[in-house]
Amino acid sequence: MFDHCLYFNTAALARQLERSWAEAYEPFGLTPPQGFLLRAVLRRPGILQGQLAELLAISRPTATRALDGLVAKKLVTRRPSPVDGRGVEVHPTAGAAKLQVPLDRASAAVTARIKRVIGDVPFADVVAGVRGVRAALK
Amino acid sequence: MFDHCLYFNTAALARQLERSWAEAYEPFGLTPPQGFLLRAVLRRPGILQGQLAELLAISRPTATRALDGLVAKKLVTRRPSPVDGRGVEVHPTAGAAKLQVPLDRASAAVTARIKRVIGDVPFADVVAGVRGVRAALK
DNA sequence: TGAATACAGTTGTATAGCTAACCAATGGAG
DNA sequence: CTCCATTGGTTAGCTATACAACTGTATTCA
Repeated sequence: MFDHCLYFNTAALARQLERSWAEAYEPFGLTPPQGFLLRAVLRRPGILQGQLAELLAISRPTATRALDGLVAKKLVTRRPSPVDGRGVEVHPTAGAAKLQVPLDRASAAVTARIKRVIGDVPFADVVAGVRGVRAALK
Repeated sequence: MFDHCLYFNTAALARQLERSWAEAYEPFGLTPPQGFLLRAVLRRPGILQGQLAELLAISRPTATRALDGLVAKKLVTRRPSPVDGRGVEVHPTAGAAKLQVPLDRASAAVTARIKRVIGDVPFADVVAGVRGVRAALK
């Protein structure tokens, strides 16, 4: 019924994909948003919360809450920025560092499986298309 | 950082698009999910809840809750199916019927605006691509 | 025909996301 | 210097979504 609606199809696909990612991150005790957040922190230790929100394209309140979850799981720590008392740096813990490789491996496996189903080229085309729309609407 | 991730880009785009739709439906006092649900009911009066969930690609609990909202706004009514005591038919109210044309007009306007920004062909390509992935992963 | 199974919807509970409003630190402009 | 506007983060409150478990109605078949 809404076959030609960009929003409808995009939102539906996002929900559908979330299941695959949830399965992949479940062994780590992480939800997909938590997993992506943690991966970002692992790649940029000390990143400021606001930059994290920007990077993940979520609002700052959402970043606050998601980080609360990772702090509770002892995977990241908050530290006031030494250069600006308002900013808060986010650092991975030692425990989180041990997850980096397996987490990235699990992530690569999800992508590989989806690519196998829909084909490498269509996958890349859709990603590029979606990213293009995001950029154009920004 | 997650530039090549289908899930990340798709979810981010869905959130971004939701804002446009929220703006468009705000004059009707409807959120985007409510608006789409109502449009579906208007086009198929008497549709069963389960069929609605399927059509909108949401779970049945989500459909239940979303319909609760529309019932509270007096836009739809529930009626036990005469042919199967388990099923529940959903009917638009007279008030909802008056919204059908303006709602569809507002919806067309959103799509038109987005198409104007990104171009008709890229729009159609991305929609087709996203729908293709949805179908392939189903 | 009665018990077991299946099915449609609802309820309970949890996560993620948003906006608006708030607090605290910064940093200019007078 | 002092005030005020700006900025980074948090809190409050709401919606959407899912899964698991429950309720009540059909259906099947022994």
